[in-house]
Amino acid sequence: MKEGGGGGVVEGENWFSRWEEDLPSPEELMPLSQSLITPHLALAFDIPTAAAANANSINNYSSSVAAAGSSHHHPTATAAATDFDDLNCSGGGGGGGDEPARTLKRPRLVWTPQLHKRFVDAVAHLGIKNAVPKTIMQLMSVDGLTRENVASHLQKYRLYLKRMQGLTSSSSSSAAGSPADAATDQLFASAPIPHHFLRGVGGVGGGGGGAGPAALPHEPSFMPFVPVAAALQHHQQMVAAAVQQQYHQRQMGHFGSPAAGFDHGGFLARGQPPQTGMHRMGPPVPAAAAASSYADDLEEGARGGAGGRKVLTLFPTGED
DNA sequence: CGTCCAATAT
DNA sequence: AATATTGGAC
Repeated sequence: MKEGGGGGVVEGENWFSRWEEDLPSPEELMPLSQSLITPHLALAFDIPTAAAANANSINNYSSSVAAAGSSHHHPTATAAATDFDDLNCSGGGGGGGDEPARTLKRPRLVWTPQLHKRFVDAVAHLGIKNAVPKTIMQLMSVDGLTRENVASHLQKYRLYLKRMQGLTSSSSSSAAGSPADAATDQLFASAPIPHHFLRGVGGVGGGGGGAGPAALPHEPSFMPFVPVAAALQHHQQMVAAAVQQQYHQRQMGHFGSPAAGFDHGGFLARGQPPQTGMHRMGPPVPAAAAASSYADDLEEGARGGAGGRKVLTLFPTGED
């Protein structure tokens, strides 16, 4: 295997078929300033690490929770974590008493353009009325993705849509009042906005609805119902999820994929070069998600070195 | 109860 | 700024 080392340039249509070859050695992944400590250690608690080292360790999350609607997370108080087997990597010796750090928090999910694309497709195909976190999550079929993750992203996405509504005409969709907005919206800009997304988000009415501002007076019949679920289960199982580790934080981990052909979660780390694009990484996109037939992704470069952000990306199975 | 949503915190 | 977490409403 050849490893360019610096590269990070992923190319080829089906780069994922050889993603593991691209995996840099662990040492390569770690920028010089970071020290490694045992996974458990780092994960178990917040390590003060006053000493200087930001301990970064990688752990595996098995996500059994995500899709299973029946699963319950503990709503109560502090720990909402879905703990799971830690990656007890040491095959030889260790055995024993490892403690699965309970009360562990998941690493921050990073919404990659691909993930977002999946998100948008799901919403689009669901129709606004059914596009609620739980449903979206299920349709996305991304392993390890939680309802909370989706909810949070959805909230932001709605804000984005509203912002867009305010802007009529004038330049292309990228028109932004302030530079800040432009920067902010890059992620969202990477995905086409399905026609009827404008105005009309918010009150869903069914099932929970909370204090929605105002529901739609009437409900336009757009898309019937697409049994997308079935299709999704079939095909698309490769969406990239990413985990970000704040240099500041001491918790870390990565989503694992328990099923499918890969038994080891793969991860690819490093900031993304501005232009190094991965091309066409999206799955074949079967009929199910075919709504948007645009060329997709565009990667955004990491900005400023201020926060040396390491991004781990890996590929969940997508089991539901 | 479970979920949604908006607000708030990190 | 981008996510996570919390709290109130159904």
